[in-house]
Amino acid sequence: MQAYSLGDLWFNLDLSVSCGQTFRWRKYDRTWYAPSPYGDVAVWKVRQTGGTVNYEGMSEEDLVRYFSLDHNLETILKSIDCDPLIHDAVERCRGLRIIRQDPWECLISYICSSCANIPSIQIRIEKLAEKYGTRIMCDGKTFYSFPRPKAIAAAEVYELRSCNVGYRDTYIYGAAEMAAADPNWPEKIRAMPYAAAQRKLCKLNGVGPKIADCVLLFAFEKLESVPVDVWIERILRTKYVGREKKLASAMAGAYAREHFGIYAGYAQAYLFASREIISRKGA
DNA sequence: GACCAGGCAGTGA
DNA sequence: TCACTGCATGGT
Repeated sequence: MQAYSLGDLWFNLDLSVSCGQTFRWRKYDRTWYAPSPYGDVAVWKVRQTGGTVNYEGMSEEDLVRYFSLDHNLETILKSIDCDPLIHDAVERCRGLRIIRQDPWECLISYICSSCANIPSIQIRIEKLAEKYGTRIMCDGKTFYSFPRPKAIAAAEVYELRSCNVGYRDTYIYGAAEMAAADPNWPEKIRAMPYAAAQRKLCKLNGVGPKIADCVLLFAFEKLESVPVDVWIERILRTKYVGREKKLASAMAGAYAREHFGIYAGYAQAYLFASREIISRKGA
């Protein structure tokens, strides 16, 4: 494995790959494995020992890009650290970085995420990859690349059901048709400001504000994007806004951007990673 | 078996 | 704009 020295960069590999922003990493011994998220048929291996990251199957450029090692995390965390609750989350999760995912994989992953817990999401994505991806062996272990849009668009909608995706089958199929017909869709989204990009993604059937925000944050580096799921809504409502009635998604996101600033998406990631501890402290 | 989970679309008021 | 409902599935 090759070595990358972090120097004084804050980075927590374990937390970054296991906090629920991405779904395909598996840990064997002390090494994390994932099929390459950037479309090639390869397996990435990454291990962190203190200030050194060892990697294999990927380039140093991939490593820096994927794990956003070029983000100035110190500046970002100082910027969002504006109240006791987020301060605790920052202290607890320091080194968590928002990963730069592949837009297509990220879109399908979060379409699979609706009304599900993280293990269920992982099962669906693995089944889709097993059925429509390419098999890759690495260190005696079997992986499957994430299926390309054409592979899913060429399937019949009902076939997707065997991947346990349930009612999301038509949503996945529709997204695959869009991506297969317009391979440049990520560049178009990337070029848009946040609000316009969110509106554009929400035109896809099965994609609402929450899923659009996840894709914008985790694949398009729109760091002001705040995905409001049941956990974040609960935290914002009970710990910040202080009201009984459920917060509308748009209101919750706007509140978070107002409170945490331009890196509100990072604040969301740190609060989400701390969600169970925050919830245990009582409403 | 009930309840909940990184939601969304459709409907009706 | 808001409240409500149905939608598949897996974990607790």
